Amino acid sequence: MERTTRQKTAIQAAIESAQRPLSAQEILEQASLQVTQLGIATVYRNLKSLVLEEKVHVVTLPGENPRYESNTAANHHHHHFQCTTCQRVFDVHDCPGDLKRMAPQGFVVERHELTLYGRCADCNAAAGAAVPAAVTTAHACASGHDPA
Amino acid sequence: MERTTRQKTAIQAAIESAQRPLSAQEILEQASLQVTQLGIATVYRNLKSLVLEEKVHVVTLPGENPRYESNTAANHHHHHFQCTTCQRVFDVHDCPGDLKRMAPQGFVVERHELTLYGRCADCNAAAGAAVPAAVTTAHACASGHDPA
DNA sequence: CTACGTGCAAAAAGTTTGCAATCGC
DNA sequence: GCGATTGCAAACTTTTTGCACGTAG
Repeated sequence: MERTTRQKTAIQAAIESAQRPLSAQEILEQASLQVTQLGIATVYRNLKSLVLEEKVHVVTLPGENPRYESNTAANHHHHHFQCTTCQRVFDVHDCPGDLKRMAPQGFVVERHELTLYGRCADCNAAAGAAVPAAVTTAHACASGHDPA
Repeated sequence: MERTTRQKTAIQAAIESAQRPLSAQEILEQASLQVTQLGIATVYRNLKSLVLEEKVHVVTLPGENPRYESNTAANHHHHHFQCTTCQRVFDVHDCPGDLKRMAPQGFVVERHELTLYGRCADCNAAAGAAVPAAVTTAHACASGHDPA
């Protein structure tokens, strides 16, 4: 029932060799290098399988199309950072932890997803050092949500 | 340039009177009660304006279509909790704060979004027993419970 | 050989846009 | 009246599905 096909192999390889979460289109482009004539439908069908098999994890950022990343390569719990300038997504291998107390009475927290937004190192440098160091250590919630 | 139209008024009213984030379709249905012949395109156009004017906030949960909630009613920074059993979405008026240090060197965090997943009080109590039936797709956003 | 997997194209589903008619100011 | 706004329909984007053919086991 679970067959090994050139397509599935190429798709899985594309995801695993990527250093970042890839969109379905990006996976198609990458895997097409191995398997010409590869169709987008096949990519979606295999992505669905891989997610069910828990070999691949879906990264769904607000307002963005789903991205897919290897579950084996990034096995541990992590979050994401999206640069508001270049739109790239980075893994953040840190976690605030201890979020269970945030839930209202009677609610049980099983897991959580966190996305940070801001300026990545590259865009930050490119923009000229306009950001004072003090901001880096300021309280996260003090300024609330300020769209970039 | 900012005209007051029956359509915009109805759309804004629909969002503000809702107790939970509404989808574009739900807003159309609700506002259509006031303005017959209201088109979905008008809903989207006005939603875009309202978001730009910061009167409305977009709630984008992974794998879900965008929902819109009044910014005046929930003006302060908050997060969301989605029940993995009944799929309902609740506001969480708490925040872990202090997330700036999570970012890698050189990265600057401007804002963040957090979604908790788990069992809501209702489903938790009903664990093992039957789950409320009507809520499979309806996403209520509770307002009556106190944050931790 | 058998039936799962693939490729193509068409269909869904959600959102945006072009354009003529409408309506607020 | 002028021009922003609307409604409709068509375009667009992303994902899914139908179907005949290919191919792994």
